[in-house]
Amino acid sequence: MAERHSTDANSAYSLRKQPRQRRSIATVTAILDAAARILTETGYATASTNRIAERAGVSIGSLYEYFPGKEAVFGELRRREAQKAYAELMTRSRPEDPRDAIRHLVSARLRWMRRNPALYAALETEVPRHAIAEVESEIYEDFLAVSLAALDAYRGLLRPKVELRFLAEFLMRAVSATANDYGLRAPERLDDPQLEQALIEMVERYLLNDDG
Amino acid sequence: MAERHSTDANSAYSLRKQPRQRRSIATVTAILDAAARILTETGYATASTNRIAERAGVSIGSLYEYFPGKEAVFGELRRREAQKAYAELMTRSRPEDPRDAIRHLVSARLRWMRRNPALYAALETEVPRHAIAEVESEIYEDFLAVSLAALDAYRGLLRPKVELRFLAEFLMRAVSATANDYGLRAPERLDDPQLEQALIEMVERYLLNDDG
DNA sequence: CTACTATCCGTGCGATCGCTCGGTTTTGAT
DNA sequence: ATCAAAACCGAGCGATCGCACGGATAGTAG
Repeated sequence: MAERHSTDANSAYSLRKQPRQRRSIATVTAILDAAARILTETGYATASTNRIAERAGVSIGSLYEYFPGKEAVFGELRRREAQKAYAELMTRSRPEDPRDAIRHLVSARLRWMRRNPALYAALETEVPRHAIAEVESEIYEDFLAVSLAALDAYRGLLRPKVELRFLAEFLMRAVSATANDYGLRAPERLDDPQLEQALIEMVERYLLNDDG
Repeated sequence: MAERHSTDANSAYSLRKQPRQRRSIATVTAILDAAARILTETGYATASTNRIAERAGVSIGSLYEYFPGKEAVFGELRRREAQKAYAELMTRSRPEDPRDAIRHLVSARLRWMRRNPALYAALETEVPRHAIAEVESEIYEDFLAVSLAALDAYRGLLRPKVELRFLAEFLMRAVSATANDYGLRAPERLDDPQLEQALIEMVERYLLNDDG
């Protein structure tokens, strides 16, 4: 992931203090796990701080030691999931062929959504926007940079006569939003190879010239 | 819109009873307007039934005369917005050229999102899914039918060798989800003509052969 | 061991929530 | 003018919410 962003930790959506000992690190992850499970099982409306703490096996007091409020729990959950996705994306090296690069990026996005569609759908569609907007804009820049770098590497081969930055954002949003939509409203179709093939073809044919 | 769906009105997300007099019709729409305004201004979490009734200028008792519960208010709001969108889409006749048809459908989707991005974004991302899932599946079939009919009309010209039904769903979701994503996270870009152009080109090049 | 800090605990407060209910007012048909 | 149906009203109930706080416990450094 890119270097730490300059936003200080005093936000209403970050950790109140860093857990230092093994015990407290386990407490924080137990809280986040419980929050994720309640969110996917019965929805944000039922995810009260009391219930989260109970499900995590810690007291409500401990929850507020580390989180300044309810929404911070989900902000941090979103942050960690995005970091994991970014880390996984970065483990693979960029291919030589632009078609392979497209396939690689689209495939990674779908694979990530398949990992836990219910969780990502719920994060996208039930958690109040302002609780995760800050996190999303942090993460957004990192993923946009990846998209932009990929386009720039093959810039001579691109068909559309548009600013690279617009192109990078457009394709990132289109692919990501489509993956989200299938994950949210038709999760069983995520496994259909036709879907991955269609997304890849759509990006390829939009982006590249017809020759070869 | 297609004929009334068979689901009876006894759902937890429909109206409890139909308003009959002018007065009560105005009451119901005032409630829905207030709900929409609170939702876009301060979010679902602040949209309590008491606040909605107060903002609508009616008593809390009146709200529960017509809505079986809080979520039904947002279910009905979603239903009416979708019906308006569908009605607007249907006012225009289908063009002869497939490229014009694509342009027409994509353009209509973006135009609709531009109408009130904050509202649609909030409906998509803060209202509990089960409150609008039922409505969405009602509406989904209608829009899918439009997409399918458009593809079927030009079926001989289509490049991808895939079931028409898959294709119709895929393109509908891709276009719609992308429009939603821009409306939600970058609403100011909705007015960029590059966006509309890119979406149209992407669908065209995926769908049609390269010749002329 | 001592002193200090980090961590954990859970009672319970004040606020607000969704919603019910019994009663009043308005409307439209006769 | 009469009256039943339709619409409206708002005090308030039981439940739950987010969260503060004061004290108990476990880990760490010297």
